[in-house]
Amino acid sequence: MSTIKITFPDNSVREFENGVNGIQISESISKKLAAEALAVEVDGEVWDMSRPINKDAEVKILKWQDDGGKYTYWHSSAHLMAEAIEEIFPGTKFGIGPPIENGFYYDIDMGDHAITADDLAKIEGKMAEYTQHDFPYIRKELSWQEAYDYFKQKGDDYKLELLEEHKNEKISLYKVGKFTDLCYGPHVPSTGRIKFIKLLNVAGAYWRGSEKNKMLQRIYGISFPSKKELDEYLYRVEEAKRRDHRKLGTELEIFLLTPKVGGGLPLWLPKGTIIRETLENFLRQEQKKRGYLAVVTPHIGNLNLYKTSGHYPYYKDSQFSPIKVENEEYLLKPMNCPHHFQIYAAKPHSYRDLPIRLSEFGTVYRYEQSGELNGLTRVRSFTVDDSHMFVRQDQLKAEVCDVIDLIQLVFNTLGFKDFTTRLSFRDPLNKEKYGGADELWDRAEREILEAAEEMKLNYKVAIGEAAFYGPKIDFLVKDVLGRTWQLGTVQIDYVMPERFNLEYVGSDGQKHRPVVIHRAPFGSLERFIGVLIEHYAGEFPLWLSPLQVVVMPITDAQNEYAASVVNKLKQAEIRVELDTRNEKINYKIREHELKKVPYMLIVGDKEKNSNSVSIRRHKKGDLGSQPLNEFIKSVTEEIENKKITS
RNA sequence: GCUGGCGUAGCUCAGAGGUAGAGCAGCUGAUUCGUAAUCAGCAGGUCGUCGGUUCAAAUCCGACCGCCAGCUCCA
Repeated sequence: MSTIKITFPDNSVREFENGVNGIQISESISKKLAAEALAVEVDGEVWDMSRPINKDAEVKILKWQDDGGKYTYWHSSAHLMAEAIEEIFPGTKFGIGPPIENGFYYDIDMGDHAITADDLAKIEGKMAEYTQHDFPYIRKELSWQEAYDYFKQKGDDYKLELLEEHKNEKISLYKVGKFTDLCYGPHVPSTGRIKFIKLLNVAGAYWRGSEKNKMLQRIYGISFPSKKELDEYLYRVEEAKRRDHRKLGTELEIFLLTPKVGGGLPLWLPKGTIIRETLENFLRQEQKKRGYLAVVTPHIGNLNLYKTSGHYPYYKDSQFSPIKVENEEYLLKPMNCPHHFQIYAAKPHSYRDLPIRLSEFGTVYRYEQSGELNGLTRVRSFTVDDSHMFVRQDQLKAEVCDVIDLIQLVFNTLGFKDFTTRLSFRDPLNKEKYGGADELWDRAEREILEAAEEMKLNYKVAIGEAAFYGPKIDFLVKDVLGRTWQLGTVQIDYVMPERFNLEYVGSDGQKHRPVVIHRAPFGSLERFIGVLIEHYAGEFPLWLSPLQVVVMPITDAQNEYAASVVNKLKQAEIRVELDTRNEKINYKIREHELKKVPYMLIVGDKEKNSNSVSIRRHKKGDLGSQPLNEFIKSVTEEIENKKITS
């Protein structure tokens, strides 16, 4: 028997008999490892523990802690679920059942039967039963024809369709208990590895993700090796629900969505408007420092503008229908750029004037499918903190760096420490998709990369993700649900200046084409604030909080003093309310704690007689008494510094 | 847009063929109180909308509207 060399992650090398498998390797290392091992990575590919290795290879034993281990675990869980479904609902046709970022799903076709919560409980119960039996996952390799015959007699049409794409290949099947599935693998050694299972929900999903195909039922689930991990996961799901901006936004009276106005058309309530305006003013100030010029443009524009830009009719389906006025057609503006281009084009520009940075909090309107609307994060009317900067090619990199710096400032100020960026470049194999000259693109992509390096961005490059008019940088933030939101964006544009015939006169006296940078640090105020609400769980930092201080007298003997405190706070431009309701102090405290008011000032006779206030900080409790002037000073400082905590 | 689930008072929910109920919020009164709910009374609803079945519908059936989950989409 020949031997093979196995290299481990620590670069140690050991010899094993040819045909050794992951189980034997892990057993040779330690019993504990063998018990925890879920799969084995062989030369970068994840394999079953039982699959023989026939050549020298780099091997890593995968446990739950490894992504490949989790992936395998959830993949096997999906199969276990399919087995349970087949047992309970014979005749079910199976689509695909892959692992996902958090758990797994299986797409199934049960004809007319719609899965109910009871069904889920039954399936979950059956799965738990199977884990007790500790069925092994057995891999079989068949010829294409054998596999085809098997699924043909079983009537699994979807599997047959999948097989069509793998003609002339060896087909691998996995058998667990009585259920046999078409599958690349890999799987964990046996069902006993899967300990704690929770089936989460059912939703429709098109077969192979195409609207043209039949809709199948998709069952989502998750599984863990320990109860603790399952409980933690379920807790996180609950926490995400608690932070949901749609719930908090309504409770805290930030915004209102009502069918009487229309889906995806949020109304900003007084408290939400304070947050919005505070954010806007913050950005306006920063932009003034950086030489931006504010402009204001109307909410509609002549349809021809969007024909010139090339967006219409290409994006016709995601715009509101045109409005006919006299002999012209107008569009609710889906973006601000064409308006801004007209401002630039209205007079000649010298190379000395560039860059010109036009900025506007511009509200745009896009038609989103009704099923896509979601709170503030997906709406039909939203306000972009837009700017279009017209620059010379030689100014591009410095300008991009300045924009990145601004976006970083915005994110850091708001406490988004963990954001990543995506540099979207064109696909060099598919150049005809993009406008603009080759050398401009090459240069722009190089300069974006240099700018990203210079600004120390945590970035990854996405080839083929560029807009048709130029490469871009997107800023991505993860919310508590683990969803990634694209907030800020910087886009380089060579196409629009051409289409709108934008120019400047260079030092050579000739006309030149400027480059346009589109950028928005918040992206949209709606989405940004939606994410902020969840990020802070509604507990905004003081500078953003709609209500900063509530003053509450213990009895009405202090009403007059309390009113004078409120007055002084108002003069210091602190957002304050007076609560003289005839209620016990505990009642008032509870109420304002629930409304997440940052500071509560309690004034009784002691405070009245010493011109002081007793301070209670939201979630922190009683901070003791302080002279009023000192309180005003420290609060003002907290607001001015935009402090994130306390 | 598609599939499924859900729509009862401002909010959270109970009622599952016999004619609508609780807690909180609101209003009125009493209480004047020191760091997360004082007590009492009052008021509040064509049970999402429209149609059908029935002696009788919040309850059963159908259509529509809205919300939620996911799919598809997102310049």
